Amino acid sequence: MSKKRKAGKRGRKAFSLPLLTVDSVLFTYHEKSLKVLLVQRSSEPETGKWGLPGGIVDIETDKDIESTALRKLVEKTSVEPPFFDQLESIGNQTRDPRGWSVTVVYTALIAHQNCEQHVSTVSDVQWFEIEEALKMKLAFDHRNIVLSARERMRQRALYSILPGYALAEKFTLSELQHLHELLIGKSIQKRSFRRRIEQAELLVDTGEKRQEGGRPAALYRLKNVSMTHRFVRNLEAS
Amino acid sequence: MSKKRKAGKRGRKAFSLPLLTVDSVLFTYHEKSLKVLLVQRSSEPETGKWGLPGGIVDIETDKDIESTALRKLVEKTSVEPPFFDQLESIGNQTRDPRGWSVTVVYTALIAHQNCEQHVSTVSDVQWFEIEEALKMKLAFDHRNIVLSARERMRQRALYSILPGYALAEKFTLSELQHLHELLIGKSIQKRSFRRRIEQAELLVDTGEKRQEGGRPAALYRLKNVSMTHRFVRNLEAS
DNA sequence: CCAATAGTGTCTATCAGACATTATCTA
DNA sequence: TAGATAATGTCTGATAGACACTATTGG
Repeated sequence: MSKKRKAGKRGRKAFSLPLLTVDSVLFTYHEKSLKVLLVQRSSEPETGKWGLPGGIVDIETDKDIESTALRKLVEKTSVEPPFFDQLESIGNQTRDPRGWSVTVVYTALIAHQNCEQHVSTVSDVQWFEIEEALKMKLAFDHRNIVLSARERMRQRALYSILPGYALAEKFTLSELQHLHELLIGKSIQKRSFRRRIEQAELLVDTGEKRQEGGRPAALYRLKNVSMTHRFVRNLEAS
Repeated sequence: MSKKRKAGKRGRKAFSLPLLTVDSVLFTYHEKSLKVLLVQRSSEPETGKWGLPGGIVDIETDKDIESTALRKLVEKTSVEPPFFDQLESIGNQTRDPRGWSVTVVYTALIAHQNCEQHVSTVSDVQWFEIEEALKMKLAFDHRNIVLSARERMRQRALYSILPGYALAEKFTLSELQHLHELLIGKSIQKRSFRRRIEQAELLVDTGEKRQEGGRPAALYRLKNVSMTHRFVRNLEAS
């Protein structure tokens, strides 16, 4: 049971510790497609490959792992995402060529326009359409991480309107529905989608309209409850 | 961006690394109550306090963090739980007096009888009724972790029969329902509970009966699909 | 007028809640 | 017989699916 750890005040030396990193899967919706933010690695290992924004926890300056992940994300986009939460942690001997390493992964959502100004000015940070990203040879096990994050978002699209945080502050119901359809992977009945949102009172009608080829669409804003609301009954998965 | 990390082959020295531990919240159902396994700490820090079974990742022998958590759990109970999955990770400067530390937390379920033989022989490992455990002064931030794990199980009780893994191999529907009621915190309509389980074909009727004061109850066994099945419609939360 | 997009009316099917009723055991 | 626990019958209400319909814009 207590075989090794004798260590006093700072027993770090008794054990060889794994490398600890954080990674974030930041999604957005833009031009009718779901995109994920990737960063081209400039340092060892896996130099040159595209991977998730993240990095090593700095215990001198970071107060917790969430701060680390946010800090790394802000370095790449210059803004804090309105939605950000922990997905999973992956730790093993083989995922990093440097040896045993653990990464704590976060999922985040942001409006495309809210970080495009910064992203578009640098060449090593870029949005990729999700299917395209999954076809790439990503660094480390980042492809699997993106898959997990998408699956989590897919589930959420079935029982919440959390994906709305990937849209601009004001958005149309058609935009929100299409994003859900992308995540779920099938079309949704317009009536069902709108009915449940209206009944749960999750959105605020801004009164404004936006036109795009047909009848102008009402613009809505997320209420704060949208972050936590779960419908009792899900949309059908398949 | 890439300010520090210069490190070569084994760049561990460039950064001061946080302590990495795992902890498990193991639940069971026994004598009509929900119990959690706690361990009395025999080593520094927090010696003497009760806390979650867990420990430091040993990168020499563990192939991944899940193995570490399972290994630690088996050390305390001598058996592997039939359900085991990751809950969350917590990492900050203040949770451990030794300094910056990260713990990867798992939730597990096991039948009480399947580990009672070992648990009852040692004095530093013990089942506590959950409410009682939450009133205790647990080590580190373990009380908060138990709260998170319970909340996760509560959600699962609403949309699955996963809690069934905390029961013996053969169990009655009344037992399963009562466990769900403990998790959800309110009573469930018997008809609703049974109907949905029957329709989804999640259980196997063993043909055996068990009697306890009234009409004998049929004994069921979990099908493997019970691990992953999610009802489209949840039970009502409140 | 037509094309395109937004939004509504309304019927049906499913399934959880509620609660009464029947079934099977012991004492 | 009564008491206890298990199991079922059946009605109601809520809500998602399906799909036709109306509404509002531009050309």
